[in-house]
Amino acid sequence: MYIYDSVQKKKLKFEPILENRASIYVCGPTVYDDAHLGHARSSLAFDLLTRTLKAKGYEVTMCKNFTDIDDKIIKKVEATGKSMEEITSYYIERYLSEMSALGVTRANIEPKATQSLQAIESMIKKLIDKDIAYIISTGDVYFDTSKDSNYGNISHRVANDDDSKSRIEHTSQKRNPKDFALWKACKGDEDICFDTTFSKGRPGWHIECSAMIEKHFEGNGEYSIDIHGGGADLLFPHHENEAAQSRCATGHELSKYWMHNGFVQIDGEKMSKSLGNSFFLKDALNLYDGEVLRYYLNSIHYRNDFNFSEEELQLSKRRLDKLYRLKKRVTPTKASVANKSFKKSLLDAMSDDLNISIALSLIDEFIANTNDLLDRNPKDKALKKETLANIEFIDELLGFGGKEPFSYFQIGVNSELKEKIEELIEKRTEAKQSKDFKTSDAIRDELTSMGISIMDSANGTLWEKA
RNA sequence: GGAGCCAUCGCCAAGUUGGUAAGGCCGUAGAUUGCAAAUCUGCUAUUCACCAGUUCGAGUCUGGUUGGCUCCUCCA
Repeated sequence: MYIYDSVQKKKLKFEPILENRASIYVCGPTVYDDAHLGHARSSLAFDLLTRTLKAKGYEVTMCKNFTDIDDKIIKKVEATGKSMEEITSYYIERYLSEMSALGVTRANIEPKATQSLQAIESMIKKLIDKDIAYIISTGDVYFDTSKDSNYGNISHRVANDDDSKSRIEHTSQKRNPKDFALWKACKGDEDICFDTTFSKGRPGWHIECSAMIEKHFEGNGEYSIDIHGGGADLLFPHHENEAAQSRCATGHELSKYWMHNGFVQIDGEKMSKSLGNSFFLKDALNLYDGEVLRYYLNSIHYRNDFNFSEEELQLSKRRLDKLYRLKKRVTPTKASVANKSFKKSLLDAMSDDLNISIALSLIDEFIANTNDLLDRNPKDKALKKETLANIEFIDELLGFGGKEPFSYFQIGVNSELKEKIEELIEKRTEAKQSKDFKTSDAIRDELTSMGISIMDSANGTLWEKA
């Protein structure tokens, strides 16, 4: 298994800190709003990583957090009058159900910031005791970046970086411009805050991830976890700061490997809430099947930026359709054992830093080859059984192809419409048998206008929703 | 102002350590079909933004130019 490490900027052989195990931490969402396609992409990318590692025999522990204390959440509390708990639990539930619609495997550990306050407090205390963190008059606690000689190693930002043009806040009491808040003291009585030995307040954004990792992973004394993941925009300052805090508090490095996924773009620009060009996942799931979205969003390499377009999504669906058409051809049958060399080549592709393009091209090849063989020998039972097993392996590794094939092509068709379609097809078959092609073609046109395409096969007429 | 990423067929997109351009969509010719659809087969980049260099040999390395994106503010 090779993965691209965004700190060393090259592909590295994956050698976990504990044999045959992989510990992964991925930065999850701040739960103050609905998830957009960017969240989906990140989830999907690391889901692919998890599935690949599992298929290769690693015991994977995946941790994904929920940031449930944050300025934006507090603003939402003020704006809606709802409690923080009400807001965050609503969005957490939505997030989980939308990700599940995309076929994302649930993380083993899903910690929330509000449940990790003890770990956060003790880590901050450790840093204060070591004089690496300092308290200013307001009660805010800052991390002194000058105390960490390795600060900048993650993002490769040098210490004498020109900060004059940057938009880092220049608080007078900060020792260095790059120092960041570990703890934000509350300002008024009505603020949402938690009591600690240093001040009443709430944690900064970066510390929670570090604290959660220390809380949930043991590491090996050299690193806490194997892989730390997240969106490319988190590399700096978030991951740089996480690494610094953990390094200084624990005396060892946070993560052995760092992986970052590319963005989802709309018209060549990053999708983000501040730009107002977000495509919310709930809207996308209203228009398209989760599996189709998954296939599309995972169809290019996770590190590349992804330019989202609905036309491309439709084209992508056609590619997935082919897999399901093949599955239709081998249904019903019982799966035997997946073809060894097919399995190996798929795994090899994914083992190379999740080379999904190669994996998908192997699948296309498999589909064409199998269709060809079935054309020549439609009754090859062994082939059908193996084909189904291969498709099951694809589903296990890549997370698509697992549906019952007939229902896949009938998504969005209610039973009433279905009855009508089948009635029309029956009439058409009768007309065809009496060679009344005028009538049969008219019925086919009617079905086409309903968005239904039909295909005559040896086993009768099959239909699909376009 | 600083830091970084990217640029491959009409479109999407692979391309470890340099060795002579995967795959998909679209298009097209054919097989099959009453005609279609589905399926299969063939064809579809002497060329990898541009310029120069290193090399027997570069999409792959080096330098420069142009264009696009991202980070330095919350962000997946």
